[in-house]
Amino acid sequence: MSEAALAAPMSSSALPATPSFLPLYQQIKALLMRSLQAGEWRAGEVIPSEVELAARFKVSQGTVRKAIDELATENLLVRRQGKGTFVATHAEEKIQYRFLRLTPDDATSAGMQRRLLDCRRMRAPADVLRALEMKSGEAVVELRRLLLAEGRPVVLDDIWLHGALFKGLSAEKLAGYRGPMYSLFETEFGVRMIRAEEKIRSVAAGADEAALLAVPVGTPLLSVERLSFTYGDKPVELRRGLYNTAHHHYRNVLS
Amino acid sequence: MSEAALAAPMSSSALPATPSFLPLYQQIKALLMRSLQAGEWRAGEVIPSEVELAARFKVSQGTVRKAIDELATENLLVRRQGKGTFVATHAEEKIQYRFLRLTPDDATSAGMQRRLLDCRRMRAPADVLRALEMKSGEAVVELRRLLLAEGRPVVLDDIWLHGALFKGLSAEKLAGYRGPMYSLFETEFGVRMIRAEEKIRSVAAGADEAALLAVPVGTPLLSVERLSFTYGDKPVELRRGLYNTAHHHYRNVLS
DNA sequence: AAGTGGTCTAGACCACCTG
DNA sequence: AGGTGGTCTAGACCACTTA
Repeated sequence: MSEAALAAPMSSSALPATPSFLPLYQQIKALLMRSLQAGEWRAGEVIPSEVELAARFKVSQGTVRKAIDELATENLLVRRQGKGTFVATHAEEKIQYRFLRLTPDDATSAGMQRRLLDCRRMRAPADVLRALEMKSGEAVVELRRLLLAEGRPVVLDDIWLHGALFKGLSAEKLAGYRGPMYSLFETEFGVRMIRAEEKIRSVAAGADEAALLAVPVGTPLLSVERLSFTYGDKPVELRRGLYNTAHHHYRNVLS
Repeated sequence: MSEAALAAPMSSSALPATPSFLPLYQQIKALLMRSLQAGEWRAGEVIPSEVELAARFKVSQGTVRKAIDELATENLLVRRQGKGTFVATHAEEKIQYRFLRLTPDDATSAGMQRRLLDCRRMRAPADVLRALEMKSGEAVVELRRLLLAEGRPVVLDDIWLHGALFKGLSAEKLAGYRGPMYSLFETEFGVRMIRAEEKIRSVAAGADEAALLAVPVGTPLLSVERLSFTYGDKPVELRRGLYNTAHHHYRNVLS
């Protein structure tokens, strides 16, 4: 297909009209992303091999490879030599709590326990509505939960989920699930969090929060507001966390 | 050089004995990194073209390209189509304050003013010594400064610099310099910060800090401890910042 | 042995920048 | 026009995994 493709990349047959005039590998990347979004392959599954994809898209293996490279560095895919390329998942034992940057000061590290405090369906408050880009009147699922380290509460999370995408989410379902919440979201609702933005500030504990975190009122807490996105940069979760940083810290790497 | 290289990559002539048995492009990458560290090309300068490097190292352009790709994604190099590949610098107008993640809540954004409060040379305190991997008794330069947004103090930084690397750093030199501190470090001392780790917690303002930041004692502040590294993962700067997050927040992106 | 991703090459052409 | 990085191809071989 060389000459045709070079003259007018992605021109006539074989491929749907993506924006075009993008580099070939970008178009392949977009097509792969679309397949991921459409659920053609599920979280944790293998995707077709590079040569197979090259044949499907009628391009060389190197071009497919470059597309997959980018998706891998964006953590949408995971390469495993000799085995294949897999759809990234939050369920991986090793990479659990991918989005939680809180670390114990002395790296005893023993994982955290969860305690669900509240779970209800409701009309979205105005600010949540705006953050999740929802239409006025639409429903959200509201959660409140604690994370505990060695029995002591460290994180208080208030969570709002796009209602339409999380139909049937209940306290029972959450309680009966081992492993990270984002993993449940993948398997039960087919919603995969691929990116998030956090805004962090320092605040004083109010009465409620102080009681739940077992600290005096006015204790300085880390306020972490997280907006999480699925495919297509669609925001689907807003989370307001209060972290007790007496024996933990939020770690970050700059480069 | 094809057959020889394939049989025993980086074998005899032309190339110093790097670890070897690493992929060729990783060896090239290491060599480029060494040249950067040695100061063969300075911050902001062009490095030789891909074809030239390919000739020097006796490998194909594609291999050099892959090495440069990695260095570019690690922000050590910057590619500019048609012009060449450049050594990354903190002086770039656009990418100024690369390591400062503080953002105004309403994106008025006007850059921040600096005010140097203190600058002295001293024996390193124990914790600073340990963080900078220095020998007991070695000297550090200690700085204290404020960052102000629209005239109001927002950040109070205490900074310790590896003394041996920053000989001759003085209050005058700092005061008379426009542009980010890290840029001065590059041009005056040849020390380039390429990576940093931050530990963030929430603390209450003490008496001194409250006065300097013009907030009541006990105000919740963001404590940001940053350890910055040059080439070879050598730590050269420790920084303890206190951020007033009343009208600013620390932003972070997770992926 | 066969299949997968990973490395390396050589050569073509494109897009951008500078003299 | 000539140089630079950017894209794409085709084919060879390596390293790892599974059966």
